[in-house]
Amino acid sequence: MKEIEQLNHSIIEFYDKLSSWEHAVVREQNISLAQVHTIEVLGSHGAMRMKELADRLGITTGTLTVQIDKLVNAGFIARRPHESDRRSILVDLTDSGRHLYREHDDLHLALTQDITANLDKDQRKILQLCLSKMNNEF
Amino acid sequence: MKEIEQLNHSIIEFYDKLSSWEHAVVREQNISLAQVHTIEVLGSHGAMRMKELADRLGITTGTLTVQIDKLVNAGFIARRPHESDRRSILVDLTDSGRHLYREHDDLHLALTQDITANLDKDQRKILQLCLSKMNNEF
DNA sequence: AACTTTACTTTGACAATCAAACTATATAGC
DNA sequence: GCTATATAGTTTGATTGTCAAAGTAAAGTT
Repeated sequence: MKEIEQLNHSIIEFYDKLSSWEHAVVREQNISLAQVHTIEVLGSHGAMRMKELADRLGITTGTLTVQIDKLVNAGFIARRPHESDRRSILVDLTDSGRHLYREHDDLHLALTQDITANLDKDQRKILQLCLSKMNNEF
Repeated sequence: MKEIEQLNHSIIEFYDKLSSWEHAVVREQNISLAQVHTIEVLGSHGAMRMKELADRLGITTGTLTVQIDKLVNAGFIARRPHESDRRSILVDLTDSGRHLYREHDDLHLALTQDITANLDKDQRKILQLCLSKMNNEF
C-alpha cells in the first residue's frame, strides 16, 4: 500500500476512535453530543455570533437557534447583543457552562495523555508540529 | 501552556476540522453523515454483525436496525445469516455500496494529500508512527 | 430612498437516537 | 437434559437534531 493511503486510513481510524470515545463519554454525562460540542467550541474560542458558531459546528442557524434555546434554558449559555451590529447576537458560556467545559476538557486531556504515553519526547514534538501544520491547511 | 495541553487542543481542533469537512462533503452528496459513516466502517473492516457495527458506530442496535433498513432499501447494504450463530446477522456492502465507499474514500485521500502537503518525508513517517501507536491505545 | 444582502428566528417535515419491551437463539449451572 | 441467564436483533414510542423555506429586522449598496 502506498504510504499516503496508509496515512489516510490511520487518520480515518483515529477520527473514528475519537468519535466513539466522545459518544461514550457524553452518554455517561447528562448532555447530548451536539450540546457538548457547542460548549466545546465556545469554551475554546470564546463568545461568538450565531452565524459563526453554526458554521463551525457545520449546522444551519435554524438548528442552532433551538440548540442554544435549550442550553440557555439549562443555564450553560447566555445570549447578549452584539456591540456594533444590531442584527447579531453573541452567545457565550455562563460560569456553569465554563465549568462544564473544563470538566469535559479534562477528560480530553486524560485521553490525550493515555494515547500519547508510548511516544517519546521527539515524537510528541513532531506530532504537535504535524497537527499544527495540518490544522492550518484545512 | 504545558506541551500536553497544547497537543490535546491540537487533537481536538484536528477532530473538529475533520468533522466539519465530513459534514460539508456529505451535504453535497445525497446521503446522511450517519449513513456514510456506516458505509465507511463496513468498507474498511468488511462484513460484521449488527452488534459489532453498532459498537463501532457508538449507537444502539435499535438505531442501527432502522439505519440498515434504509441502506438495504437504497441498495448499498445486504443482510445475510451468520454461519454459526443463528441469532446473528451479517451486514455487508453490495457492489453499489462498495462503489460509494471507494468514492468517499478517494475524497478522504485527496484531503489527506492536501493537509500533509507541507510535511517532509521524515515528518510524515513519524506522523504515521504516532497515529498507529495512538490508535492502538484506544 | 429603494433594493439587496446578512443575521437570526420560527415553522413544518423528516431523520436519528435511545430506552424499554419483545422474540429467538445460545450458554451456563445444576 | 432442564432451567436460568445472557446475547443478538427488531419493534415501538418519545425525544432530539436536522434542514429548507418563510418571516423579521438590521446593515450595506446603488
